[in-house]
Amino acid sequence: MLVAPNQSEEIRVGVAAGRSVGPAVVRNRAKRLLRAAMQSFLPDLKPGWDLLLLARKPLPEAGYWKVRAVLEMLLEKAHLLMRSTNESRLRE
RNA sequence: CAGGUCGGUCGGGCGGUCGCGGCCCUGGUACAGGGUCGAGGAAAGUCCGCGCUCCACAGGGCAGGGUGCCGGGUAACACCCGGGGCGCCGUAAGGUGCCGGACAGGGCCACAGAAACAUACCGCCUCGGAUGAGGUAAGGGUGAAAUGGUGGUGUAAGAGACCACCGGCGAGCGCAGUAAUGCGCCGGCCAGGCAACCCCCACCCGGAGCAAGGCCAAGCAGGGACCAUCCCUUCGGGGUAAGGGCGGCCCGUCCAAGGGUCCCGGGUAGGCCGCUAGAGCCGCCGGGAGACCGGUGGCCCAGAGAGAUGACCGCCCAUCUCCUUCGGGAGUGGACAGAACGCGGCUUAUAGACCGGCCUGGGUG
RNA sequence: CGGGGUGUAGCGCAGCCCGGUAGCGCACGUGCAUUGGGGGCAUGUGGUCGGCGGUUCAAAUCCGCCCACCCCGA
Repeated sequence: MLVAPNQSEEIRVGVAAGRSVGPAVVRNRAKRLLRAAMQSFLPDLKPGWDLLLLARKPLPEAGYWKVRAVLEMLLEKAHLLMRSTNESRLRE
């Protein structure tokens, strides 16, 4: 994941998968997985940042929940999550 | 029941919730809502064969390439079906490989061996004192390959020289079969191998590919070379011709107007069509040994642009791993892969499941 | 999507058309020479010929099928 400030009140997320990930169908699936995982975090993110998610080779084998967990870890490391709402969601 | 073998089918199912792409409708336009459809048996490799489009109307010859037992199927094939011969594996069902021509010609056959396609090293026999000369191919030896095997007759020694049986060979005759071929008779002992080396024979193939090709819009700047004819004329005629269509060459043929061809330079990187209703799929009936063919009823089944078909939850089926008190329990959660003119094949990848035919072994009646 | 090419020693390449011996350069080992190094000379090591089948007595070479890499085409 690459992160950069964008001087606005919006969050923008890009997804990419290079040729090393696999053939076209596998690359598409990797991108869909990242988008789907990102979807669930969108309401809890701090505004004003651009994110770029890069798929690496073993990603399509991981499955949805694993990708989600790793993504959560990355977002926390970047201090982009708004704690309170996140915790409330976990309690649910 | 167990093991094997051949052929065929499927390759997750149901329900719910979020998504993605094409088309249609509505609002209305950088969007939203509704409806509907949305990967495969290999979509793959691009190894063959067709359709389609352009190149001239697809012509002739050469070169080049392909196929190669026989008959059939097909739009066509190197594919499929049925049959034949020879070899190998298997108890069997069955599997698997090969198949025009080596008296049309050329070439090659390393090493070894006397000799590799026409011969005689050792040996055997005869003549002879010996060198040697002649006869011979049974035995030895070399090799991937050296004039068939066994027994006999015969002989100086031997040999298909002759005889019996077997093996192979024959473009000889008869019968059966559409044919490959099979069976019988007869003949004579007949000289290797490689044509996935050139070649010969028969048959087939023009070249390119949807970035084919057609239409529209936008944009730009021109320059150079060659040909476009020239020559002779006794006015009948005769001679000469660049370039391109024609993506190997030749012939033949076409282009010739104020035009053609080539080179350099400049501009564009947009849209529409082609683009999916077809050698189509499913069912039934009929023909056929089968591949397949004919008839009939129903169905419409992705089509975009650097390119969409997935995720989550619950239940079920199958897989794999572990535990087991053999009842089951826990986890895992599916193989190979994925359209971009379209078809028919071949080849390659593929966890597993199901159905049917046949063979072998065991048990029971 | 279509068309074409290459694969041989650690590296770069011959050999393949026309079948029998796999060779060249660099690199590497040893020795000579030098006070020592480089260079030189001599000598040596090293290759499933991309993989699997087939033809042949015999395959890097001929014929199929796969694999990997590279190039070209509006």
